[in-house]
Parts: sequence; structure tokens; C-alpha cells
Amino acid sequence: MKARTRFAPSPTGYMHIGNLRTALYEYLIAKANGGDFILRIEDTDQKRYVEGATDIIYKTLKRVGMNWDEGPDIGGNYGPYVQSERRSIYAEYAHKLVELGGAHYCFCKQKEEAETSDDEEPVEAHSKFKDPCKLIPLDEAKKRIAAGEPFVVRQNINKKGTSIFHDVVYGDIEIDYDELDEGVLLKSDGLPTYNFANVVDDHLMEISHVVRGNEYISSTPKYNLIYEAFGWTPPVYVHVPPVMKDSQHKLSKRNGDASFQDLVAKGYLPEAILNYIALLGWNPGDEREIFSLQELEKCFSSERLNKSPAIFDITKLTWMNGCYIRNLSAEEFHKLAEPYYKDITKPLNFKALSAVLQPRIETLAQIPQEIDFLQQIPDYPLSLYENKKMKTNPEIAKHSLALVVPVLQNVTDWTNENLFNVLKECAATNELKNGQILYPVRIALSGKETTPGGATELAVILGKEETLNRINQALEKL
RNA sequence: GGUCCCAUCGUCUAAUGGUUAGGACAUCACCCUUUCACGGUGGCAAUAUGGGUUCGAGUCCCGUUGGGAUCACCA
Repeated sequence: MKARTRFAPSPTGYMHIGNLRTALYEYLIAKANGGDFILRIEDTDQKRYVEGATDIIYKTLKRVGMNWDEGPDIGGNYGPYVQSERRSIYAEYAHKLVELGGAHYCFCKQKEEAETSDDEEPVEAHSKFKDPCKLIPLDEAKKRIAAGEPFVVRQNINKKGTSIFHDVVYGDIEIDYDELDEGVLLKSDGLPTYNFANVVDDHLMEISHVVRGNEYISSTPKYNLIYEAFGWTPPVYVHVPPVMKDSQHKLSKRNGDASFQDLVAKGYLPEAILNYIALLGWNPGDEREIFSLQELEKCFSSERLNKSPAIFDITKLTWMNGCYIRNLSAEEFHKLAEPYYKDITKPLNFKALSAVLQPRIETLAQIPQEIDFLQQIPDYPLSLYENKKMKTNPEIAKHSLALVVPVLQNVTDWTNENLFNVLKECAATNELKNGQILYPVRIALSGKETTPGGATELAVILGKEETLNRINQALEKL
């Protein structure tokens, strides 16, 4: 049987890395056996709704290539795919569940009111089978509802003993029914809680595998009770451990941790981010680490999912991003790098610049600091010309640069290879070490101790005119 | 606090009860080299702890410690 999985985010803001990883695993479970991946928006909490959040969800999934087979924007046979549009469905099933004995109507005070009153807390009473509303005969409850009294539908936990369920990641889990709360299923605003909407939707949409954070483990028996009351079959559960910021804290937007779009803005490639998070809690069983989404589809197995939390390590992501950057074709890289050249108004050889940058950077955001000297040469101290290994100092530099100027003026084939040969020749004929020519030239062209590319590469990027300008400038300075 | 879950290098992780406990990132050293990178070679580095079971335990069992989760008209 083909798997059907769903990604069911609530539109509360940015795309968390942890959520994206959950979506990835859901997508992969579906695609690993040719199944369908469904997108469902869980917007039953109107207080938390953020305008534009669904758009971010769409864009992110599309950007990483996780295309959904059914969803709010493209429809499908199990719609609607937005929970707020399914309101009547939940109400119908909630009332049905009451009839089936799986829930009851409750007229108790709302939580906020209860907290402000100084009497004892009715909230506590609910958790231990003491809800007075359970004793209200169904007929009477219905009359009160008909009379317009506000109500919620609350789950019945009548079972005793232990509940056992199987989880793909954690194995068999036992939880005592006494630990379960009789939680609200349908709120007084008529909208369902997650606890209820999920069960109803997952069943109606024929979801086969439910992937979610392991914080839901302890409430899973409650969901199973609802499935049971309706006579439905529960899905296969895949609870995944959280993605951590450090050993103590989850990665979370609230703590200001990076979201997917933050990382993209910091110069990380979506493909690299996806690849990295796939490995946060999963491994292929061999030593491969670089995977495209298509490759993951082929080798993913939920059996290899890890039980323990994984710390998000930006350093390793950065390394992996560097791998992806180096694997880009020169054209692809140039296209991605170009926006970062926007502050340079000089007519440089930008293709050559990209070529020199590509093997040297790990994130696109590193570009500006690498190329800051191109627009304008910084004010640098003459001591930069001092270099033991290159056997050079300001005096030698002055001598070398003076020799180089007429040589370069005669060069017509302004390529790295030719320039390198010409300068080496210049060194040889003047009985100088290569470094004694090349090092000063590089400093003269950049004013920096370290640069992306060597002297001749910089010369190609700057062009003949600017190169000679900068060398002459240096000579004056010396 | 009750309950549930987790525990291998600093980090991500591998290891049918039998391996010199493997790989990757980071780090260090060296090589390559027109600086810096890239690339290459090598080094450092882990089974939280105490008991069992077993000829043999990272692996199975129990305790301890540490960490996380959950106990909402949030998801």
C-alpha cells in the first residue's frame, strides 16, 4: 500500500528548521514508495494566525523541491486542506463522538475565568475524571446547547490500565490511562483543538503515516482513544526527536534562532540546508553525506531515524554549503554571486572574479568582505610589503614594481596564464625570486595581506588600466 | 513533582553480543602553492556511572546521574 503523509504546519510565522525537517521526513516516507505528500494548513487558533505565513510555507517547500500532491492551492480529493474551512466537519464529528460515548459536553467556566476567581480550580478537576458535566444527562446537555449556552466538547477517558502503542522510532510505548487528561476537543468558538482536528483530518484524508515531534508521544494514547471510539484505524506513528540549539534548548524562532529564510539570507543554498537537516537524526547506513532530494527519495528509510535529539551545528552546515558552492557550474555560481557585486561600480572582469571566489567561500554572504578592496584600494601601511617567506620588503617592492610597469604595458594578452608567465620571466631576467615580483604586485593591487586569488588573477579581474594605475599609485607611495 | 523518553569523540553519527570502537565537521601538523583558499596526507579525540547476565557487553537487564518532553478552549 502506498503511503500518504501530510505536512500540517500552523501558519504562525517563519519556517522553522525543525518543521522543515519534519516535512522532509514526511515527504520522503511518501516518496520512498511512490506515495502522496499532502499539505494541510492548521489554522484553528485564530489568535496565532500570521498574515503571509502560508505563503512562506508554500515558497519554502517549493524552493527545496518538496512538491505536494494535494494542498490548499492545488486541491485534491480530500479537501478542503485548510482547517478553518473544515469547521462544520469537526462539529459534526464532535457531536457524533459524544453520541458514541467518546466525549461529553462541558459547560464549565473558561480557563481564564477560572484563573481569576479565587475559588479552587475547575481546571484541575477536569484532569482527574471529576468533570461535573460528565454527570449531566445527554438530553439536558442538548437542551442547554439549544438554549444557546456556551459549551465545549471534552474527551472521555474511561479506560483503566495501560495503553500500548507502537512507534517506528521509539518502539513500543506504554502509558497509563490515568495520566491522560480529558482535554477539550471542540472549543467554545466551534473550532477544534489540534487533538481533535488532527485525528479527524488524518482519518478523512487517509493519512497512513503521522510524523511529528516527540512531544506528542505522551498524548498519543488520547488520539488512539478517539480513533477507537469512531472505529477507525490509527496511522503508523513516527515520532521524531527535536532539533536542538544546544544540549538544553530546542532550536526555536522565539529564541531568535535561524529559520530557513534566515539561513538563505545568510548565503546558504537551499539544497545544502535540506541536505544538512536530513542528516540531523537520520543516516543512510553508509558513509555518504551529500544528497540531493532525489537521492534521498531513493535511499531514505524511516528505520534509520534516530531517537535522540540532534544539535544544529552551523559549522558543519557551512562546510556542506561550501561543497555545494564548489559543485556549482561556473555559470550557476556567477549568477548567484552577482547580486553581491552590486556595490562595485568599476568595470571589472566579474566572470574572473567569480571564478576566483568560487573555491574560496563557503557562504555567499562572505563575498563582500572578500572583495571590498576592488572598488577602492584601502589605505594600507608600507609594512605590508615586508614578507620573509617571499623575501621581500618595501625597498625590493619598489624596485620590482618599477620593473613590472613597462612589462605589463606591453602585454596585450591579458589572461592569467600569460600574465603569470610574463611576470615569472621578468623575475628571471632580473635575477629575482618569483615571490619578489608577485607578492609586491599583489599588495599593490589589493592593499591587503590576504586576497582571493594571486597577483595575476587580481590583475585579470581589475583589467589592464586599473592594474597599472594601482601599481603606479603604489610606486608613488613607496 | 507524577508520567514518558533519551545518553558513543567538542558536534552529526556508524558498529547481527566478538572491530585496533569506523566516518564526517571542527581542531592541530605536514604537503601542494604567486598570498588566502581548494585539494591531499597524518595526528588529537568517545561508549556518563555503578551493578548484573554472558566465555565475551557500546550493544541485553537493574540502579544512579545527567538531559529533554508532557501535565492549555497552543499546536
